[in-house]
Amino acid sequence: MSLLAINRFGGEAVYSQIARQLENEIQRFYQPGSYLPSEALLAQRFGVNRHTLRRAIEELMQSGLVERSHGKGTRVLDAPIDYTLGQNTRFTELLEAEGMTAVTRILRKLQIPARDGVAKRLGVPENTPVIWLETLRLVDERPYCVISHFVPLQRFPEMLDSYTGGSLHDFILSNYQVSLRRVESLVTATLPLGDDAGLLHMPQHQPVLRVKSVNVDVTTGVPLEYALTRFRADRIQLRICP
Amino acid sequence: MSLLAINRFGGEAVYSQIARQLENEIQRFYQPGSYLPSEALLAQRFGVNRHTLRRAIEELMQSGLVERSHGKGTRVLDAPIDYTLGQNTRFTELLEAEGMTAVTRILRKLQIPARDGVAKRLGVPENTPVIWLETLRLVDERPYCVISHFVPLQRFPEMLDSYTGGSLHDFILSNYQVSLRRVESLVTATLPLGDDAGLLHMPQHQPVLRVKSVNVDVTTGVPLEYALTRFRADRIQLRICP
DNA sequence: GTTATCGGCATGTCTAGATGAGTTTACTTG
DNA sequence: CAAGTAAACTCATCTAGACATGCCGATAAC
Repeated sequence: MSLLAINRFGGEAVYSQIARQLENEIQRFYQPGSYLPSEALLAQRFGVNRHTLRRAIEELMQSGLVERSHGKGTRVLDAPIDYTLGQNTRFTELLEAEGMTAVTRILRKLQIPARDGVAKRLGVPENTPVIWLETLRLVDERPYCVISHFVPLQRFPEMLDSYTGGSLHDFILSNYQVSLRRVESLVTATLPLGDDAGLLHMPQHQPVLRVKSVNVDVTTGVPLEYALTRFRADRIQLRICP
Repeated sequence: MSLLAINRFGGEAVYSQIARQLENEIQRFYQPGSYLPSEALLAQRFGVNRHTLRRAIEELMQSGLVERSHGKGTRVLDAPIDYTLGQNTRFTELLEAEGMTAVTRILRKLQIPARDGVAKRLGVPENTPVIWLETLRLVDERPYCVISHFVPLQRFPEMLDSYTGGSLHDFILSNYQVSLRRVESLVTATLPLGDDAGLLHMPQHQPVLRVKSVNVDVTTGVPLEYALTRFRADRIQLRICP
């Protein structure tokens, strides 16, 4: 274990040094899901007041490393998930490969006319009816992303009624015998809009990664799904391999 | 002016009530850029301890409403920009486009020992001397991204003195006859840290895209550069074509 | 066996005060 | 008048202590 020397005169705030030290220890010695020692204990160990220690832990919470719960303790969170963007990478598979369970919750299922962005990306005329499917994905009970899917209604007429959860791509594959392939992704970041912060259980001031992607029929190349995904930026890391 | 009644027994935290009250007053009576009364004054006005009032102001900072500066005061910020989808998507740029007509300004050029993250990605032992090059890129006078480059000192001994700007990859190519190839990128988003907000001329509460990338010698596959880029998220959109 | 209660321990909130450090203002001095 | 300096004002950090509130397991009552 490295020295836990807190330098009180070096200019750097004590709580900041403690935060760094704790971050280090967490990444080395703690399993996700395990609990930190209590604030009182940690304060004693570092030789600081409990308030100072709490300030340090607040830093760790900001960076999404730990989570406090009243009466229980401070829990170490999972490391951000590595999401490899490729042609066939699918969220569900990716997580199940890591031994995590992904749950998809349907938030909205509507028929709407395609506006410019959606119409353009799906390659259909404006006002063509499309299905707007809004889903929330959770991994081990914790929300990871909100996705707005847009698919042409004509192509998947029964989806409005019969899709009730699970992998959308699997649903399309088994009901329509069509495989999808990702052709392009646009990535940017914003602060969460609308209900996203609430749905993702995150503060309004922390950013989300927005990924726009178009999926085409793997055989014909026709665009069949346009998806706009908002990931909690502190829980996801996109890996791009050229 | 509305009543400023703080209910100390209603279950809601005092700081939270004050935050709400202040938010209300700010939106009604304060111009962006103006300063709030000092913490001591506000604490007196609400009849609470200064720490409690500071906690309330922290809430306001979290929601990006105000900004504190040491010694000056607490300033009301501009209303958050409404991110309309597609408004800024004209800035679409390829991540690969290194040779843009961008101006590169060198912020720092130092020799440091490689710490764990840098050492691991460059495949060198810890504390190996590396060059830490911090650059700011501007397009049309507007700051675009800040990049921290790390290259092994031993491999590029003269770079500390002779690199004075322009494309780093071109510099390496013409001085060392080595072409670089990007092997992987990790993308996430955070709020700007350190001086980044100031350098990028953006508010603290708007996110940056962080891209970690490793560049290797195109012939040998040896990692030669590790770069951590922070893009203004409102000016960039990464396009990923699998 | 099941339920209720209670105590110990965790985090959450609030107060009080001291000191440090950056910024601005006003005054003093040359 | 100008420059330098000191005071006053700002936020920043740290300490100390008190009490509230939520969680959980152990024990007691049913």
